[in-house]
Amino acid sequence: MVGIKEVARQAGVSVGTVSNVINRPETVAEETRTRVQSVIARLHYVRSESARQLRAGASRLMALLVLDMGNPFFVAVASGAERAARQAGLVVMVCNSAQSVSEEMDYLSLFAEHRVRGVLVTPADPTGRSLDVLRGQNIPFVLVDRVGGLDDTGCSVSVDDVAGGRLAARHLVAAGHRAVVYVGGPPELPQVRDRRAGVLAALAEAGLPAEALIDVTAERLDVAAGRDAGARLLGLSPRPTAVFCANDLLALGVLQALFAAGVGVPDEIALVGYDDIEFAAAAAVPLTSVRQPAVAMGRLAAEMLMDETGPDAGRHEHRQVVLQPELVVRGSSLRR
Amino acid sequence: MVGIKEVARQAGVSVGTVSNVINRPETVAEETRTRVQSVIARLHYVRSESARQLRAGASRLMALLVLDMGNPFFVAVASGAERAARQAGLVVMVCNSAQSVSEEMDYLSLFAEHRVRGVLVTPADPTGRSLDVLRGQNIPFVLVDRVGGLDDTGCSVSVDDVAGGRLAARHLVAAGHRAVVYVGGPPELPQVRDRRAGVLAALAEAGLPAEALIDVTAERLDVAAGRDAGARLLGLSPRPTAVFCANDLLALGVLQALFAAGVGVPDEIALVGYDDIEFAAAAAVPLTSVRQPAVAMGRLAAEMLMDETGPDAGRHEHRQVVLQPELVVRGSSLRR
DNA sequence: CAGCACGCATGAATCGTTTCATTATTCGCA
DNA sequence: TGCGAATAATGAAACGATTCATGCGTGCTG
Repeated sequence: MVGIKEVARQAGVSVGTVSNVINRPETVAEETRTRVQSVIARLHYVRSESARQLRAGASRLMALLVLDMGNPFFVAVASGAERAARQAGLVVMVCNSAQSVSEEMDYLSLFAEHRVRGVLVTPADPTGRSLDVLRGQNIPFVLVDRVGGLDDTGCSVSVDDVAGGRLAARHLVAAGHRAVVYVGGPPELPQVRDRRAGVLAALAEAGLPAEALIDVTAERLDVAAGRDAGARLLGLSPRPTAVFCANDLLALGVLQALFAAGVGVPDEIALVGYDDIEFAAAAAVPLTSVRQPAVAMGRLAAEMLMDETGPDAGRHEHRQVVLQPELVVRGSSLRR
Repeated sequence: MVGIKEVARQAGVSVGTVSNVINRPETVAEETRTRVQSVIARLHYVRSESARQLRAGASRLMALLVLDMGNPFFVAVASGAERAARQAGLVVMVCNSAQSVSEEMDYLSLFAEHRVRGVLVTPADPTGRSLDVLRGQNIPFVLVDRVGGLDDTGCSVSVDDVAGGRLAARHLVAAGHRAVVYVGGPPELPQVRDRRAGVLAALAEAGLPAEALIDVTAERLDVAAGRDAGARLLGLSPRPTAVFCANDLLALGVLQALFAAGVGVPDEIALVGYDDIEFAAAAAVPLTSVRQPAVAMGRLAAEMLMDETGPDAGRHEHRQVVLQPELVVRGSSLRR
C-alpha cells in the first residue's frame, strides 16, 4: 500500500513537504506543489486517516445515535445533522440503538474508542449513566430530543413534549371528547411521559378528572406495536372516542387496526399522532399530528456540537434549547 | 488522556502485557489479568482505535452508502446489514449519497481514508468509476440493488427489477387496462430503467404495442416528486387508467395528487408501487406494491462482504445474487 | 554591505497501539 | 539431578502520518 514516504521518494521531496502539500498547500512553492500532486494522483495515494488522527489528535467523525432508524422522524433529524456537519467537513456516522440500553452502551464505547469529535444522542438509558464513557474521554455530546439530567447539564436540543401533548389533548377536548386514550410506549422514555403529562394538563384545564386519561401501553414505538395497541383499545368499554398516540408510527398502526375492525375514523374515533412524519399526510385517513421541527433539531444539535469542539471552543456555553411543537390538523380528528 | 503506558505503569507490568490482557486474555496469568483489568477500570482507560488500526491494519468499520435515507426501503436494507455486521463485531456506518454523484465520491474517499473493512453501496454513479477509489486501496465492496458493471464483477445482491416491473404490468393488464403510465425517476438509475423494461415485456406478452407505455419522469424518487408527477399525469389525454410507479414514495405522492384532484383510486385510476414499504399498507388507499426482500438483501450483502474480508478470504468467490420480487395486491389496483 | 526577514524544504521526534523474538520461570519426567 | 517443554512477561520495532525546530538561500533595508 503506497504511503506518504513513497510519494515523497518519487517526487524527490521530504515527507514533511508532502504533508504540507496536503494540509497547507499555500506554504509550498507552486512548482513543488504541482509535482507532488501529480505523483499523488499517479500513485492513487490515499492518506491513512488513522495515522493522521493518531498524530493530529482530532477525528473527523461525528456520531449520531438514535432510538429508531425505522422512524422517519429520526431520519429527518439525521439529515439535518448531516447537512450541517458536512459543511464543516465532518462525516456523520448514524447508528441505531433500537431503544436497547446495551446496544447504546456498545455504540458509545465504540465512539469513545474512535475518539469521535462528538456525539449526538437520543439516550435510551434513562439514567444517563451510559454517557459516562464519553465523559471519561472528554468527548462532548449533545442530547437530542431530551433535556439534560440533574447533575451536569451539557447541551441539548429538544421539543417541549408537555406542550405537544397539551396541544393534542386540547384539540380533542375542544371537539367535545370527554375522555382520551393515550397510547404510550415504554414509560422509561421521557418523551412518552412528557406527552402524557401534557394530556393530563389539558384535561385539568378543561375541568376533566385525571381518570379521563386512559392508558394503553405499546411495547415499542412502531407500527406493529400500534396495530397491537389498536386491537386492545377496541376491547375497552365504553369504547373510546378519542385516541392520542405517542408517535405517528403507533397512530398508523392503530389506524390499521381500527380499519380492520371496521371502526370509522374520525366518525367513531378521532385519532391524533405525534411527529408529523411525511407519511402521516398520506395515511388512509390523513393524520392529525403534532409536528416537531426535526430537521432543525438535527441541524441545531450539530451546530452546537461543532461550536463546542470548534476553533473557539473555549468560549462555548452549554445551552438547552427547547423548541415548540405545532399542531397540524387533518382529517383523522375532524368530526364530519 | 490515559494510555496503555499509564495502565502498564500503575499495574506494574509492561505495555505488551496490557495489550495481551485486552486482546488475548487467555495468554496472561489469572492474577496479572485481574490486576490489569482493575487498573483499566479505575483509570477509565479506553483504547485508541486509530492507534490500534494503524498498527494492526484492520478496521472494525463497515460502510453502507445508500441512495436515499428518506426511503424506508433503504432503512430496511441498513437494518439487515447492521444486524449481520454486529454479530461479527463490526460497526456499520450508514451514509446517504442522496443520489448525488459528488456526494458519493466524497463519501467513498472518506471510506478509503478510513481504510474501512468494506463498503456496501448502491451506486449513484452509473459509470461505476466512483468506485475506483476503493479499488485503488483494495477495499472490497458489494453492490446492493445493482449488478456489477461490465469489466470486473465483484459481489452484488440485487432483485430482478425486470421481473418486478413485469409483475406489476401483468397485473394491470390482467385487470383490463390497455395502457400503463410509468412514473419513473432519473433514467440513469438502472432500477428505474429495468422496471420500465419489465413493463414493456409484459405489454408485449399481452400483444400491446410499446406505445401503450406512457412515460412520466419524476425528478427524484420521493413523495414530493410523486405529487408533482401525479399532477402532470392528470394533464394527459386521454386520461390514463393505470399507473405504475418506480417506487412507493412516488406512488404515495401520486396518490396525494389524485386525491387532491378528486380522482378516485382505484375506480378511475389503478395504482401500483414498488418496494412495499411499511407505509404502503397504511396509505390512503392501501397500495398494491412489488415487494423486495430488503432486510435479506442487507443481511446477504453484509455476509458476502465479511466472507470476502474474513479469516478465509482466500477461498472467497465473487457471487452475483439475484433475488425475486413478489407482488402484493391491495386496494389501490382492485376495481370494485 | 551587514543584517534581517521571509519563503521553502528538511528530517527527526512523536502519537498509542500491536506484534514478536527473547528471556525468565516453572513443571514434568526420565 | 538434569533437560526440554510449556507458560508468562518483557521490551523494542513497527504502523503512517503531523509537526516543529532548523537550515539554507534571496531580496530588502538602513
